[in-house]
Amino acid sequence: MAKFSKANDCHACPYKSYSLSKLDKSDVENIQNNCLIVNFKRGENICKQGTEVTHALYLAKGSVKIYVEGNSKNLILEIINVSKYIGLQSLFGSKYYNYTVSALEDSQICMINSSLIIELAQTNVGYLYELTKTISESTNFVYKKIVDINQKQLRGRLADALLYFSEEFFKNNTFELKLSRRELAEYSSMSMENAVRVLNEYKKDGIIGIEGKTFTILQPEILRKIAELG
Amino acid sequence: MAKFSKANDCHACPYKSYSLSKLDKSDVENIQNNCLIVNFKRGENICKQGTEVTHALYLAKGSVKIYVEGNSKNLILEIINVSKYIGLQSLFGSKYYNYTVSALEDSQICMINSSLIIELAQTNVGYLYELTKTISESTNFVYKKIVDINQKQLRGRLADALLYFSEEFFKNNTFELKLSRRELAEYSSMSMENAVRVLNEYKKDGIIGIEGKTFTILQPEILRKIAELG
DNA sequence: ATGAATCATTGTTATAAAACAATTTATTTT
DNA sequence: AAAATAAATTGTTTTATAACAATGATTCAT
Repeated sequence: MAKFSKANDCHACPYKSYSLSKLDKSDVENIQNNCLIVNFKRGENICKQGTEVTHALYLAKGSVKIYVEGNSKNLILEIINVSKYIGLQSLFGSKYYNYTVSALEDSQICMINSSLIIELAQTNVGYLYELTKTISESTNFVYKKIVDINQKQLRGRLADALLYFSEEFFKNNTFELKLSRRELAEYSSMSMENAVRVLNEYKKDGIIGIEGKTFTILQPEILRKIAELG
Repeated sequence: MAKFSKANDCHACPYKSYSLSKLDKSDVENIQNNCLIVNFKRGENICKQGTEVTHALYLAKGSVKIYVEGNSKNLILEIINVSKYIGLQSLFGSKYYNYTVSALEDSQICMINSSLIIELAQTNVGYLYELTKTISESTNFVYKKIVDINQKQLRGRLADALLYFSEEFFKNNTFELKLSRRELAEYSSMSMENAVRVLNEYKKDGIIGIEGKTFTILQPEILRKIAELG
């Protein structure tokens, strides 16, 4: 299992959440004293669909995938990078996780007792407001996702994914994706074989460049057209 | 366009939101004075995907559908009944609606300036906490939805929908659905023809009874098995 | 270092579900 | 009440995409 340690100085942490600035010094110390920093290797589960929600999860280092497990196939809903809470809606809306989170690379998670976060949220409106904004954004993200995978077919979905990574996630035409082909397929809701096929189609057509896990968007306008038309 | 009137006594309203109990009397009066009650007929749009979020929407009477519009087909995400806020995540997470809401029957919506609700949320932690719970529940609902429509096929999806209506929404074996066949199809993410086909299949097999828009779940265990197996 | 295991790739086949078509039944509208 | 429009139904065809299969390339563990 993963190595863990106690938090020592949240205030000085370069990866700390902006929401902490809305709390009193003593509240931050309270979080610090009730925070466990846990290290996860690529592939390890951080929380598991169906289990009880006991901690707030804050991603301090690395990146993770949030996915829902079906009978046979998974669907990756969101990739998350450093300095973000993961799945806050589970703290306020339900007793059990309805998704699994696992590490895409070696990652560090701050685990804080959920009861403490709820208590702080119920007494610090500025703090809760920040958390609520995060939850709302994540809800909006899933709404977009549900449209993409429902209304578009293969090529459009994959184009959507590539554009999202380049324009919103990495904000760069060239990016090194932490996902395997199977994971990229699970992100775009298709079989791994078809993900590979369409990727190589785009490569052959000079729309993207592929070098292992490094992708380059060569013709974003064409990709955008494909994404629009579905 | 829809008829509208001013709110006159939110405090005495039998359909009022529980969250109002977390506000001071003066704040409730403030809402009341800034609240427009608008009547919508079946089919009328209450808010439209792509437009700016200017009001909080509270469903005081009737029922509505929340759906996302694609190029050719729509997907209904959620059906909402009286005494609930609609799409709160849009107040805190984004400037534009990423879904459309329209009335399933003649309905009454309280429209409150979004800036007022945000102001109250930023100063009343108990109130915001209630709103946050609602947003979180709706996020969890969409998570479940995205799994259903992704992992299951026709029969499983429709079984899911029927079970949800009978067990969670109407809490009754017999219920009169406000949805047309096309809308039921859009709720279960399939073509209208296939929705009809599968419904009649279930009827022929004695799993459900259909009388126009009135459905009766005759063999919930079998339906549940179908929903589980996909 | 070497075998095991997973990943990536390409071609082929099978199938679930949409699209199309045509008819019947309800609902509006004038 | 009649005409017009939309909804529901059933059968047939087409198609997008998963599933299967077979091979080569990487990565991983011992």
